[in-house]
Amino acid sequence: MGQGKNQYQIIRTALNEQIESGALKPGSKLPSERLLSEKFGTTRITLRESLSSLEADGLVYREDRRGWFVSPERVTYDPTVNANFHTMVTRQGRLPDTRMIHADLVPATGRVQKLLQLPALTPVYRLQRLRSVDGRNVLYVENYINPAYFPDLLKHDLSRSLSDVYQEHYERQYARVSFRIYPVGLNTEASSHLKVTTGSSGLLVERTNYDQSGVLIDCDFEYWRQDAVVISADTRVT
Amino acid sequence: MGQGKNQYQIIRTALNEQIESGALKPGSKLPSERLLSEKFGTTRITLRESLSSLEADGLVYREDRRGWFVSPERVTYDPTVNANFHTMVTRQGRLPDTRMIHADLVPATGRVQKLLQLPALTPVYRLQRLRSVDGRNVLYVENYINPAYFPDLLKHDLSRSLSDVYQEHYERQYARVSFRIYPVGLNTEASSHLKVTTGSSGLLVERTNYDQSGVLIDCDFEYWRQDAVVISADTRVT
DNA sequence: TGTTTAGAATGGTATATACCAGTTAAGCAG
DNA sequence: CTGCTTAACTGGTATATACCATTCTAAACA
Repeated sequence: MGQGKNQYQIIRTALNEQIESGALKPGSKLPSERLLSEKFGTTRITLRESLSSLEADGLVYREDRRGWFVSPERVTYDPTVNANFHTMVTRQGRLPDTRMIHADLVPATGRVQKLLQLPALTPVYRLQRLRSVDGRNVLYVENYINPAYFPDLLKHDLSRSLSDVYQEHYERQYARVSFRIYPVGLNTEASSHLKVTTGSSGLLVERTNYDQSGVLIDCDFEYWRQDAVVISADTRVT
Repeated sequence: MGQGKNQYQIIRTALNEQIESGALKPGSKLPSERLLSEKFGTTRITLRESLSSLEADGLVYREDRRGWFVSPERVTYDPTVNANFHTMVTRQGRLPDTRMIHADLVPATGRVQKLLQLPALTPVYRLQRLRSVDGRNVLYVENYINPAYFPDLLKHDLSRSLSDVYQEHYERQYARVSFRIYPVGLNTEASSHLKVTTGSSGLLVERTNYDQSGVLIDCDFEYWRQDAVVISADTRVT
């Protein structure tokens, strides 16, 4: 346990202590790589080893070409407790926001078609949205929705929670959810929206959602910043 | 999407195609870094960028100082379906194994004390076990068990599932589970047992378990190889 | 005062090289 | 054939350097 003897681990430990002592506050920017490597008497490459190690632990994160920052506290995400992002984040004393990137109707293919159990090329609504906590983008979501159950969905305000729109205009609500969690490298799409380097690790939460009658109504792909979330659930064992 | 223009991404794509085409089979060893970097006309550092990227996606993995290997298919792990590793893995047509590393009685401290809601320094059983699938170590687990409910626990065979021992000798079974999933860098302990480089990313599943009477009986910390598992659950929304 | 723009700074990517530490296979002694 | 030692090989870590792409800053301008 603790400080290994390798140089990059020593530096890692030093930075770690700076963070835990509060000398570096959550959200604040670290000094530049060049300055840090000079201070620690090493090269940028080794310094970046240390930072990558801290990144893997979710203690720091980076924004593409902008620099390294101290990670804020993780948001707790419970996929089994009413699928409402805004309520969940607000309850934790944080400030949520959702930004609609794109909404359209596309033919179901590949994974979407399989998850929604539709004939090939059936048109489905696709929502691409970006969600932030305290001003930091943490989650890129793609929703795929069976239009049979939600005619004219795109006419409504989709910057809020989908579940609210479902309940208010269609009298449907999430009642059962099936989800799978993959540790992955973020793809180009997710990376660019989250402003992280392509391929940096993240968490993919793939969900399929059923309404109160057991009807499969939609699925979504949630690409989380790796350091932004802890998945939590409390369930009966079956 | 797809092949970016950077060299390491081009190499990444090339290796990826080799894997998907089946030219490199799951579990097989890749050529050495030096040989690969020569074949792709680049340096080891850049080649390692490509490999790390594939590693982040769980397509390849490495064993410390032994080399790079093609990742086998992920095991699906459902924390809500009867906590039995052997049954779960066997059902997926894979071969499970559990190896006991150490078992003892230690004072509850820190996170363990908090999770088990015990007075400080209360003695608890600690089990350290290593679990493999098809001969590959994928999971390092530490169990912490309240001895009040399981007197003389260490006298039984603990290379099998705990839940079996619980049921057979103590008439208790898992009935409710609370779990949290953190993407983390693996600590020294877990890394060494899983034979991965210290700090390489993994998944920490922290569980607290309750029996049929709602009594909090144990907690555990499961350190998974990042590429070895997909967490899956199906639950009612509450 | 607000906008444009050129230059500085920063992180991203890449080459070349070297030595260390653990693994593995070959060779040797018994 | 078995057990031990040794040497080659592999990945892990580290230094030094360079150029590119984007972001940021501050000066020049409207």
